Amino acid sequence: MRLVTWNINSVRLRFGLLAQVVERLRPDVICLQETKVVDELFPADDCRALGFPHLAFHGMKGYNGVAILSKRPLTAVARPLRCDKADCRHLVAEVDGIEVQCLYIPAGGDVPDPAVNDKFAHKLDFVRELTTLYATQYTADRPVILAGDFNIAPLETDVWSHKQLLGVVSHTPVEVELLTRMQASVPFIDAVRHIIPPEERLFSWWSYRSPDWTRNDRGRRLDHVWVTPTLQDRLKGAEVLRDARAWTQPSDHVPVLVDIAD
DNA sequence: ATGGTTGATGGTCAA
Repeated sequence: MRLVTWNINSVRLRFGLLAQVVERLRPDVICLQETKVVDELFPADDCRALGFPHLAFHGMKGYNGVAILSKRPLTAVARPLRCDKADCRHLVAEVDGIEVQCLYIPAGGDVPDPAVNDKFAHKLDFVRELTTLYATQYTADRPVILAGDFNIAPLETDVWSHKQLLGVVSHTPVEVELLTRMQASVPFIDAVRHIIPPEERLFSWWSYRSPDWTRNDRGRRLDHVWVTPTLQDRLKGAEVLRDARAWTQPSDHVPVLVDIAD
C-alpha cells in the first residue's frame, strides 16, 4: 500500500495539484487535511474520476476538514474525536485490514501559553485526548497508521533552528513532550524517520510569509506518518515531496509518502 | 517585538 498524506489547504482550489500528486506518486490511499469544504460541496465525483472510488470526508465551512481517498474499499468509517467542537480533524477508516487515521491536530495560534491562548490550550487538549484514546484502546499488534498534519515538529532536525524555535508554537518543549508521550502510548513508529535517518534535516512545511521559501530553507516537519509496531517490518519506503512547494499556487505543506508492503 | 502571505469569506479569522 502506498499512502500519501497532504495538508492541501483547500481541496477545491488545489484539485489540479492533487491530480498532479496522483499522477506522479500513484498512491493507493490519500489522507487530506484542511479541505475547507462542507460535505455537500466536497468534489467526490472528481475524486472518483481520479481513480479513487472509495471516499470518506468530514468537513465544515471555511476551516479544517479531513478526507481519505482510496482505490480499495473503505470500511468502518468513523469520526471519533473532538467532533463535538465541530472541528472535523479526525477521520478513521479501514483499508485492506489496516486502520487508517487521518489527523489534523490544531495549529495552536501564536502564543505558546494555554492560560492566555485558547487555541494553544485546545491543541494540548487534543493531543492529550488522542493519547488517552490510544493508551486505553490500542495495542502494538493492531495494524494502524496515523497520517496527517500534526502541527508539531518533534526533533531538532525537524526545524531550521532548534534554538530559535524553542519558544515558537510547533516546537515548544511542552508540545514535543506531549507528542512524544502520544507516540509512546502504543507505541507508534515514526515511519518517515524509520526510512530517512533522524540526523538528516527534513521539512514538510514552509511559511507563506517568507518572500522566498528556498532562500533560507526555514521549514519545519509538521506532517507525519506513524505506524504500530506490527507494521514496522512492512515499511519499505518514505519520501517528502519537497518539490511540491515550488508548484504554482502551492499549499504551504507538501505531500508525504510511505510505502507499506501488502 | 513585529510583520510578513494565503484561503474562505464577504466581517475578519485561522493558519
